[in-house]
Amino acid sequence: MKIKVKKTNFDPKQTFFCGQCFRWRELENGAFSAIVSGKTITVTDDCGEIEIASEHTRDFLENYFDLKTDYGEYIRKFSTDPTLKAACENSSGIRILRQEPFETLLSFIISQNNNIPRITGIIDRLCGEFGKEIDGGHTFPSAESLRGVTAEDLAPLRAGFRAKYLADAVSRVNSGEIEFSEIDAMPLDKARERLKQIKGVGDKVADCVLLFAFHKLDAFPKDVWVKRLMNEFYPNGLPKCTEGAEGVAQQYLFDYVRNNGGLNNVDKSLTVEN
DNA sequence: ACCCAGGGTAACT
DNA sequence: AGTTACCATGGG
Repeated sequence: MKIKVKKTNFDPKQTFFCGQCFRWRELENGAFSAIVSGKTITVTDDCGEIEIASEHTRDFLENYFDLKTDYGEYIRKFSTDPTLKAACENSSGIRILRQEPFETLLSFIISQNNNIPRITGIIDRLCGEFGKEIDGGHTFPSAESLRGVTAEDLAPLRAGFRAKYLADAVSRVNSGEIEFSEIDAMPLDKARERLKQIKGVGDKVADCVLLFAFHKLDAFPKDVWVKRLMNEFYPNGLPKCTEGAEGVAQQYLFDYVRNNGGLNNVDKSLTVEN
């Protein structure tokens, strides 16, 4: 299956390297590639025309890339706030993907108190050790294929203290205590509390899973960068124009502060009252 | 040697 | 309810 899409509010590079996913790579020819849900997807950004090629169905790809959503709506609303407007101008090519819950859960458990290059390395080793080999790489291992793993089994990942958390997550998914279809159907607060039953999952990791896997756009993960930004610009919370799409705003802001060398280069004159 | 990284837990006030 | 040391590992 091949899909061609217009470039409006879809920048593959921004989307893949804004910190929501860890498996996408830029190839030497400038294309992007990842193994998603067991099959390779290749994306080429040819000066405005984006081509998505994969053995996945069209429905799968439209869902994964959220192609039926008009991000211009979010950008228009957010742009009534000066700081968010600046973030949109920098990062509006980001789309929030619909990733596999199990992969997203383990990835963001790994992310805690960690940096993106090392998170990527640990996930690479997880796939290499436990994933299925297919043409061009390894799949992300299924919960079933990890059934019974202990923290010691995961030692080759060099995940540190997070190994026991990963083992706990695998165990609870396989026992049925964590059932993704149930979580998907829950309102945000209940879904978050359910995920937090897993050891090593707190508010931030739970919200990342709810946003990046279940596409609950009202989830608002607050990492160290976003916390700093909130203290600086929004001490009383996000402005109303983000209502219902806090997660999208969060991702634009996160990318904006990180790709501008932190808060020092963000224009403080943009600060406004709510 | 020290600090930090898409945090969470347990043990304190 | 709100703070704080500690948790493994690797890069700056």
